[in-house]
Amino acid sequence: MSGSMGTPVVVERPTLRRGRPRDDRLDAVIVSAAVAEVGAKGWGGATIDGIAARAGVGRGTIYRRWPSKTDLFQYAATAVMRPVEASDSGSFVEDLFAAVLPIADMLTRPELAALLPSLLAEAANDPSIRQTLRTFVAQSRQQAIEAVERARIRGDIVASTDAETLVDMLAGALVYRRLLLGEATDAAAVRALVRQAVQSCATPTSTEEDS
Amino acid sequence: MSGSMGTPVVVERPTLRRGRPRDDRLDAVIVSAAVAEVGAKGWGGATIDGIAARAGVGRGTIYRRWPSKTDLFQYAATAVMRPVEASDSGSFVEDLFAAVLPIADMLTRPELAALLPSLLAEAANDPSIRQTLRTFVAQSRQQAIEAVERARIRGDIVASTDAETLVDMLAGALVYRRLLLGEATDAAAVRALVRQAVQSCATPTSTEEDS
Amino acid sequence: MSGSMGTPVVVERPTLRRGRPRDDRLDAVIVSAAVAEVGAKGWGGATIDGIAARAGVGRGTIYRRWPSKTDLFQYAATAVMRPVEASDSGSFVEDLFAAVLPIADMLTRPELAALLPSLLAEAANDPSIRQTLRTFVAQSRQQAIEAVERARIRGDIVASTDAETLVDMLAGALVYRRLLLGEATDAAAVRALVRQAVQSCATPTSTEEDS
Amino acid sequence: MSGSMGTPVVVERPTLRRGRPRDDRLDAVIVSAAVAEVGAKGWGGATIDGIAARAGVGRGTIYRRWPSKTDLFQYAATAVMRPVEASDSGSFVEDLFAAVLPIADMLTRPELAALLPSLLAEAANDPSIRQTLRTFVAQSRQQAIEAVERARIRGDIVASTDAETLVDMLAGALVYRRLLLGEATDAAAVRALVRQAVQSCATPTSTEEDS
DNA sequence: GTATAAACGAGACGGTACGTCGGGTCTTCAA
DNA sequence: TTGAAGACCCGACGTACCGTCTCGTTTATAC
Repeated sequence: MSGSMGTPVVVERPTLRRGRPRDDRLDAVIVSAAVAEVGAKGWGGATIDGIAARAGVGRGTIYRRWPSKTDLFQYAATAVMRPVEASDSGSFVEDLFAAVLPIADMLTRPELAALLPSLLAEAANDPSIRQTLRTFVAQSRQQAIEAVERARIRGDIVASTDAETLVDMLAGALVYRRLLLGEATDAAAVRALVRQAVQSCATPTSTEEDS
Repeated sequence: MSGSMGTPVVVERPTLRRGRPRDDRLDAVIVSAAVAEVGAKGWGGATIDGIAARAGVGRGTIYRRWPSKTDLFQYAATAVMRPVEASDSGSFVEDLFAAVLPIADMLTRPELAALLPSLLAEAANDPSIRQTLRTFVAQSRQQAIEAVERARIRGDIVASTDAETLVDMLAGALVYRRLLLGEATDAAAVRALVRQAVQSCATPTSTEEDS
Repeated sequence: MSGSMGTPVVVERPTLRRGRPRDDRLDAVIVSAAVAEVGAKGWGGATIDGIAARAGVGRGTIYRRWPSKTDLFQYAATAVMRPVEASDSGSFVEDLFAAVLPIADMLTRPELAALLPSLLAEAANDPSIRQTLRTFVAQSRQQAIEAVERARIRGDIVASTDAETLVDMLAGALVYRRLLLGEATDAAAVRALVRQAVQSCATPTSTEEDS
Repeated sequence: MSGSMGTPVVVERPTLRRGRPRDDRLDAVIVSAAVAEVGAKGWGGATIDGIAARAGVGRGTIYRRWPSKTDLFQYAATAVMRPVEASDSGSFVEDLFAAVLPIADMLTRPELAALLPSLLAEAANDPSIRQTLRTFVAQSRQQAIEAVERARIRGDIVASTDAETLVDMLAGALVYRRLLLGEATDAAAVRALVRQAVQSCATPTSTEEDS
């Protein structure tokens, strides 16, 4: 049911190869076909046959790479999720913005936007997918939380601020708009969101200094 | 693929009834069996046979009411979503709390928590389910937004506050925790969340008055 | 699975009746609808709903009279099978003709021609239907056999004649033509058949006397 | 509803084969499982699942070969019907015996004896099955008719003999005993039957020569 | 008359088989 | 050995039918 996340190809193979070599370009072709198929029909509606046809590939070629539909799904989701990189510019608002913007970007990119609902649904019942998702989310969330913590240490925000709550509100607003309202949030809107959020923890003197 | 949401029974029937009347109690029995089955196995893993067995009912009895698995799902989801009632206590924090708490409650109740991920996944590809979901979300959201607007009119919060953003952050934090982090938010945590959120729009004099 | 053959209505009812009396005309209506339905679609293809619709009757009205589809079938078959009456004219050929002609008639009448194949098929697996069929066939066959035996006693035919074989050939030819060749045999052809058959047992002097 | 009778596999396939070839041994396994199932429960009582289980095969493997239960039935019936080979020994009685015995054999073999009633019932409503059956019967019948005609040309039998009638009586007796009386006719009984039948057309001189 | 009780048309109900389709495995040929 | 094709086993889907069970309505007889 699972697969080792992060490894490009799930099934390990020996370096010494005999016979026809595997065509590595097919990996990407299959994954993007899978993403397209799932985007069009949902993971439930998507079929391996459909993905294979879309990729111009035989069913066996898919199963040779991923043991099951779920594994392919999991791998495809992993492929489109890229971890948020740490940003430490010294400016609280900028750091927070830098941590949150990639989330908004991912939610806007059509591949992940197409996969995310199915990914969440599968995660609810598949521990492996859940683990993958949780790990990724925790990493991204941690970047933002640390930015908040640094700001608190610097005294840029009030000490009573709960970093986790602040981050959950920011990331949550993006997810909520995407999943529940069906709306994307562009960079400008993200900036507005961050600005309003930081007011909840701004020190009296800091409220006017940043734009 | 769909059916008219909100109607108790999807298939419309004439008021003049001939023959044995449909046993309306079975509707609830089937829906709760469906919710239980989906909770246990996910919507993908749930089977009509399993639901029928759980409900002590024949498969035909289910298909007589809902033309397909998807329709039953849609109806079951609707059945567990209860609209948020307006609250106008005069206290901004209380009104906001009253508007947000039901969302947290729903996300905590096991039935909806089990259905929601699948519901979102289906909504992504089924316009009818999407419409149903959007309508419900918009209603709940509107209650909270209006509470914020009333507060602004009363001068309880700064005029520059964007009500939608505030509400999205609150609701979003709950959804984010539930779906992405897998955490429930209890009443106390909701209160803490609201308290921190209102600081982002508090007037200078209001920051100390409530604890 | 069975029912008491020969009784017009299978389920016995007390003479003292209260409530609305059963409408006896419906028996015939239903049976003829059943015959029509079976003729059109075969017993396997026929449905109780179809018969009920054809008869302008509710399904319960049928099941009140016959406990199952098989019982209705069995009853309908019985209704169209009328026993061959004995004939003892003193002429061997005439008696044989009188015994065989009704068989040809039945095989020609559309009702039985429609039911017979299904009847045989059901008889193969339903002991009750088999019993009904065998009894009727044995009775008809016995009439012909006795005509042959009387002729032997009178010395009209050679003593070595096997009556059963002779009768089986006659009746068999009719059945074979009907079931296997799809041909009906009219009265003239029956007469020709009998004439050829009696030659197999004719005494040397008897061959020319009958026309 | 039909398929081309006589072809081993109903669905035609191209000579250029790609992919895993169909396992031709399964055809026979399935057919014999079907015959066994039908023999045990009748065609109406037999189920595809039962046949599949008996054959140790998936349902799809059956449907890949025959589009419907009826088609499998038709094919199975064809498979057990083997045409009668011509016999021209010079002896009228022997030729006739040789032509009729295979019919008795088929009616005795349990496979066909089990299938025949259902086959006749289906033939009544399915033109394709009817055609198949009629063709086979006509072939067998023709062998016997030609034997009679040869005898007439040789002068072994009286010129007035109607070959068709004679054959219908012989074959009919066998069918009648099997279907209506439920009795098998063994080789000795067939010989007795033929002997009695030929007396109906024997020339005066020939009556004593054969025993 | 009026009450009783069964028959009737209609259709819901629990089952079960049908025929379809998809998942995941295995087996052929060609590259 | 890879890859395309497709057969294979399994099992769920949605349909249709069987035989049973209510409903509301009609229609006889009993009181």
